[in-house]
Amino acid sequence: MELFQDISKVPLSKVVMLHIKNAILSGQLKFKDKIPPERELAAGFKVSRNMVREAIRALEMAGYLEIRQGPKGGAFVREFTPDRLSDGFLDYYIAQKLNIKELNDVRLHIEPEVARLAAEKMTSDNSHRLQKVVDDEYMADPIDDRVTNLTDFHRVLAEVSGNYFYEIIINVLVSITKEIVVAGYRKGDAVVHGTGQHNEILEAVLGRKPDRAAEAMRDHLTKFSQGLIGLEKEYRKRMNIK
Amino acid sequence: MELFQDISKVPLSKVVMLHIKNAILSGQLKFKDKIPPERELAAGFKVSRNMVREAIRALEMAGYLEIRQGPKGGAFVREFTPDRLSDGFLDYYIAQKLNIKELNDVRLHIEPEVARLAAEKMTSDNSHRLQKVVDDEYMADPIDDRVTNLTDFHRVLAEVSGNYFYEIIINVLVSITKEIVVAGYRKGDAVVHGTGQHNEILEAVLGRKPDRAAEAMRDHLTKFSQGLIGLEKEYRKRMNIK
DNA sequence: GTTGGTTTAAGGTTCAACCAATATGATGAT
DNA sequence: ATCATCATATTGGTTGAACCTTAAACCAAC
Repeated sequence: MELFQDISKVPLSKVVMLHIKNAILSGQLKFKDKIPPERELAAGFKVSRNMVREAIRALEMAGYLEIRQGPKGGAFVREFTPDRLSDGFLDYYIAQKLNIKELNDVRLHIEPEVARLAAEKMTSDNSHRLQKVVDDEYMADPIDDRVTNLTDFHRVLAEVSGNYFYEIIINVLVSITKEIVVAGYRKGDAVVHGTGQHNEILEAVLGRKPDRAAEAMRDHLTKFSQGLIGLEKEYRKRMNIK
Repeated sequence: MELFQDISKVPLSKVVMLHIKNAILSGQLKFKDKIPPERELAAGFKVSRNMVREAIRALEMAGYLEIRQGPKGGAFVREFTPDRLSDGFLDYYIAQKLNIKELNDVRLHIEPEVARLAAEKMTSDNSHRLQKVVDDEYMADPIDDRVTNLTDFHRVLAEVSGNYFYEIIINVLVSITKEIVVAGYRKGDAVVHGTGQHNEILEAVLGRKPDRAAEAMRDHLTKFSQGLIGLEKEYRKRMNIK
């Protein structure tokens, strides 16, 4: 008989989680808003504090909430930022479901388009930001910050392109690249690419030359993609050893 | 003094979570493997069962684990599939950080390239699968299954392209599209696009004609992207009402 | 040999207590 | 008056123990 079927048991913590997440996605709870204290939520939902905590923890680990202790503490809604989805992809990379060749191919197809869009949409407002990022390339010393500075150019470019999806994708690609570069670095090594290599792209974008911007980006990527493949080998080796 | 600083309190449940996740990503735990029972883990890590549960719950909600109750039950490692990252993106869409215009633009840039790659890599092995997907378009009736069938073509094409990153991205794009189409559907409506619209692409891909495949995909997308913009308006309207 | 109970190994949920961090206001010394 | 210090209240962090629920496996009765 088909009747009386599939009373799927959804765990209470998941129900609570979905309620809270829904409040966030629907805009009832906004950035920086505080959700009620755990004890209150538990009372409200008529579940134990443990269930509430499991729900909140899951949302925290997924990046939706930020938790602070003490009075005036609690769980606060985090901002939606284009980099929040990068960690999931990074996990796929670490688990060897993705390799640098694939990522390079995708970057080579997408980033010239992003550069083109950026050149089309460039405004004087944005130009200062982009210029500043390139200027800052020369600063910053710990390898970590150094690479962040270099990758910021790509991020800001995606932002200027005006397409948030591209912004997310570029963040994903760039964050994996960063992981490889930073983890593969040994003191004294030359960093993957030096300063100044974004100059041509910058010029084309600021000059509102879409085709030239795309072409310059293609050149830039082609130039240092080769080095990444070597770094990946080093990276995988170390990961396996440890 | 800088020494003795930043004992950033990492919650125990997070520590446990990272341990388990690490075991998965590093391959110590593989697909279908079972992690030890909660009580055992608690004893092993010397933490309370609650902390273990928070860790496991978070991993379950993020898609890494599947939990079954009863003897022979427990938490099992889930397969890495290209669709697991789609939910995060969908949340961004629901939260109105992404709109259909942006997604259309990205699809129009990426999918022709995917079709091109598929045409290049096509083997007789894959051809059967792709052919079958197109044949099945005519079947399936609840709107939900129907749309799934139509979107499967795009998924399989991405699979054939041989680039897992594209597979993920296509899954993301297609799953958001599906959400809009299914949620926007009213009985009697014509489905966004009928059957047979993939035929030209299929032909070009099977015939190993990369350029023609890309072109056919571009046509296809252009044709029904307009309809999606209308559906999105409907979708947002309903979401706001509720 | 099918039905229906019993056992048992998991996860699911609750409760109550206590620890830890921190904002704020009270206290008290200068 | 001012500033350091301490007490207190609020909120999350953690523990432990108990009990419920699910479902596989075995067993007994028919």
